[in-house]
Amino acid sequence: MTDKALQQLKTAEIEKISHLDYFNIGITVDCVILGYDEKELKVLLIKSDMQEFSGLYSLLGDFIKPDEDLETASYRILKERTGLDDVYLEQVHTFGGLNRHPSGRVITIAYYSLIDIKNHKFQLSHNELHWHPVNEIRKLAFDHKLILDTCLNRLRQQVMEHPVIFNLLPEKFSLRQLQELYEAILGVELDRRNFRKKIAIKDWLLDIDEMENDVPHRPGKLYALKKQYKPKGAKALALY
Amino acid sequence: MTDKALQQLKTAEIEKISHLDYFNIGITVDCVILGYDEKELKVLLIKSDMQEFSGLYSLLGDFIKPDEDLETASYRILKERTGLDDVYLEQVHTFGGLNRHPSGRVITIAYYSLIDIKNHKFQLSHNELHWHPVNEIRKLAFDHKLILDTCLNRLRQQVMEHPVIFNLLPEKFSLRQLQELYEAILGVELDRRNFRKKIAIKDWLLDIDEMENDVPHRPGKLYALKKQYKPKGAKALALY
DNA sequence: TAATAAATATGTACTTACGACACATTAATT
DNA sequence: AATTAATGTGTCGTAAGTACATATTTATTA
Repeated sequence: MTDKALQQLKTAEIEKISHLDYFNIGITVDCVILGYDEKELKVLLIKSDMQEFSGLYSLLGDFIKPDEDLETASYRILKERTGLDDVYLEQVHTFGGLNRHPSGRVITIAYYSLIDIKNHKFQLSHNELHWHPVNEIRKLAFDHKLILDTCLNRLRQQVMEHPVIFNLLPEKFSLRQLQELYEAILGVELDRRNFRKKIAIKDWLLDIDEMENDVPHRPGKLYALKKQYKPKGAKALALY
Repeated sequence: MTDKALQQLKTAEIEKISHLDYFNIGITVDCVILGYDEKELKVLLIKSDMQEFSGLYSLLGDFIKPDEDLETASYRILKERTGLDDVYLEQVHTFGGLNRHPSGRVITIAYYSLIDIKNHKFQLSHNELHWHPVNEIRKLAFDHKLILDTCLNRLRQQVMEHPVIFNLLPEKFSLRQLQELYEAILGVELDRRNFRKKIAIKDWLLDIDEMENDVPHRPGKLYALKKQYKPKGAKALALY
């Protein structure tokens, strides 16, 4: 076989692909996995393995497989990295800039997830995987800082309307903990007394039953999210 | 060259692509182009040219080109189909189900756009392109009904917080027209008097200056959106 | 153990927003 | 000129948002 024949064949193959509008575009899913610990909102990052971004961290992502849809891919990533599969996950935005990725055109669909760091059921998959306080992040690999910020903005919207925030807390928590979490996410200080009232109004938020008073982190009653609002799984949000 | 050699070469070519995680996945952009006319919210649809969906309509979409980003692609579609390029356009959601498209895997990023049908600057590009009242749409090609509904839900959210709705109206309009538009989008009836107050509170909405009373469709003053809130172009939303 | 400090639980008053509804005014119709 | 239909404006009760005060409980410390 001559070089020319080889070239022709290659060209034909590529043309066939091009003709079908199948371009060489990679599709990835990036997950902004958020947790809450020590009064700080944190995001799970991995050391970038690309030379161009040595020293920088990046979000957890992967190319989607030909036989999995977007949700499946994002759940797979979450499962692979944290061991968790029963958590809140929501698509936020798709980033398709031309030069996002140094080795070629890659379009990424961004999801975010909220998990309780203290939950001992999950295990990080990788030594290079660490929690970073979102407020201290200045730069990330690729356009991941933009993706992170976009997801944080979406979270700030959601938090006012839906009980997604409880995914970040253990099952039982004090009002103080909840308020501090809101303050961390929204970046504002809230009045204790008014916060209590506002949260009470959103009756979907709290179960203010008396509970056994076992080992509270701080003085005060403990609370829990009402069962009917349990925000577990991907479909949780759609219900409200 | 034997068939076997040919097959090997093809396999090698495909493997090379696979190895780079460049799968045969098509990327499209679908635009939900909404207009408002005769007290109805309408969407621009085209007769599907696929046999599988003969008789059905579909949204306006196209494969993205290798050298254009997502926004560029959606603006190109809008420009090609309507002649307009100075309009509101927002990404809503990305649909990546496995069997959305009969001829292969296609992931689509959905955008929506709001345009004033009465604006005489735009021209439909195609005979098979028509406005359809959204309330009368029962079925569309592909998963386009789902995409349409998703965009409508997003619009209903946006409408309460941002002055995007004014893209659907001519520059001058009466309060009655505006109220009818809200009613059409939200699917509810509103009280005239309360609507006036609610709209007045959102001072970003209206310019309640006295204007020349030239040929109003109905009795009553005419209004316009304040200039600083003029929702022209893609970046309009981000400002608020 | 009792006093003190710190955090929590609850309450009051004022302002603003919302929803139901009444009445007056203007423009088109007859 | 009278009628009709639409618009412009106002009131009131209820609910929610905000600022701020006081009492109770828990933890600390003398």
